[in-house]
Amino acid sequence: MIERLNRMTTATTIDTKTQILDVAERLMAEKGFSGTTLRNIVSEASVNLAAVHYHFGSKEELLRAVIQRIARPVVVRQLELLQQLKQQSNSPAVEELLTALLVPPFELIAQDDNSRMVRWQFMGRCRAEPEPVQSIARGEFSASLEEFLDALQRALPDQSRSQLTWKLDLAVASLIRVQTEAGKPQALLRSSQPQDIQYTIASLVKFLAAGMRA
Amino acid sequence: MIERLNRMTTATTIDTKTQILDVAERLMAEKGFSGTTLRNIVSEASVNLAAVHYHFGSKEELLRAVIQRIARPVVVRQLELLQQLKQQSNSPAVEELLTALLVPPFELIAQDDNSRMVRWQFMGRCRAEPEPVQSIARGEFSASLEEFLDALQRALPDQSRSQLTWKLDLAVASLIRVQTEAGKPQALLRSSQPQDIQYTIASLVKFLAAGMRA
DNA sequence: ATAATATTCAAACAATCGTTTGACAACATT
DNA sequence: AATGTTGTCAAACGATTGTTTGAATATTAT
Repeated sequence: MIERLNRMTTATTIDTKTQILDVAERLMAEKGFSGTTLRNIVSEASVNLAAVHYHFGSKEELLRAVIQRIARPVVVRQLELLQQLKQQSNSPAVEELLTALLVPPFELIAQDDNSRMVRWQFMGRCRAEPEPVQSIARGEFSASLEEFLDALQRALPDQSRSQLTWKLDLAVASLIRVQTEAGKPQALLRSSQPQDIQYTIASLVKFLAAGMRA
Repeated sequence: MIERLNRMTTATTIDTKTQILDVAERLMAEKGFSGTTLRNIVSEASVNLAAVHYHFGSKEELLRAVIQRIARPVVVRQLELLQQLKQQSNSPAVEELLTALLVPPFELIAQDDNSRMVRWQFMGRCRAEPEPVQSIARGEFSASLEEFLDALQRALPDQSRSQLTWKLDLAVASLIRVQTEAGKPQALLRSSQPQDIQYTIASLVKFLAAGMRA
């Protein structure tokens, strides 16, 4: 089965599988899961219709693949940053924890330049979409949330576990709202330039940290 | 045209139009706009398929009717409460403003008992759905936001207009997140009982007000 | 080169979509 | 009672949906 040693045949031609993933991510970000048809995807991706079922099995499993490709590096990076904080101090401050939570999603935009805001819009949409989208997304993204909740509990021992749970949930909701609105005229984040991103993260952390302590 | 003097033929039989609106609201809350079919609606509503186009014209205009039925009383009530605050003081506090913003959506659950959480789920979904849902919902709901923004500016003169804009946007995002998660095990709002609702509003106001001032 | 595997392709599958039609029944007005 | 409006109904419209098939083509291994 060889397991794909060479992903590209040339420098410009992209894997069929990757091509499908890219287009599917963009279209589902724009028009939602049930609003995106397989024929829409294969048309813009310039691949055959049957290629979707050959590589992914079904529309739903294509969705899962798209979500996983986005979520996994984010979650890994979040846990990395959290681990770094724990090594520096056995009880990191709220601001530090929130920063470790927020930075990885925003790093997506720096590394992946051409698909810019699309990926965020997709992540935001996933949280509000009907089943099965919501369950899949929650399952892929929430791997790090439990650990952040534990760390938050140590930083804010006076607050109950259930309080911190919904506050962390609102923090993620705010993050996603900023992402989905990114680029629009009145949004907090208007460009993908590093200084804008840093300012956005700092503002968001300040806003959320105050609410967390309240 | 008579303009509907008697909405119901008996005490138990509901208007066909209302019946369609009720079922459409529930199904679109569960499965989204493009995930809900007209045949799904008319089946559960026990009305004929053609009745939808007779009463509403198209699927999209049915959606608009559903959104309007929810949004209008909420917006009216928000502006009412805001007006009351302005009469008491020429510069109401942040907490008072946020309360006036949040209370009307939560009042929906008290008056409309049988559809309970469904209406909230629908409102939350509207904000993340693809076009044309998002535009319609924004147009119907945002009528009160400009006025709240002005009042917030007076309460927090040190903050820039653009700051307050995205903070108010995050406040609404948090409200909607609480609504869509309502009833779930770890949610902030777990029941529709008055004291739970009051506690939820108070917690949310405290959380958001701190972030607003930060 | 030959065999074996991996991938692409056009075409069709049954099912379902939003919408339209025209006949029929219920109702109000004259 | 006759007329005109309003609402309901079954049936069909063409278009599109996700999925499957089997043959043709590339790619890799022997």
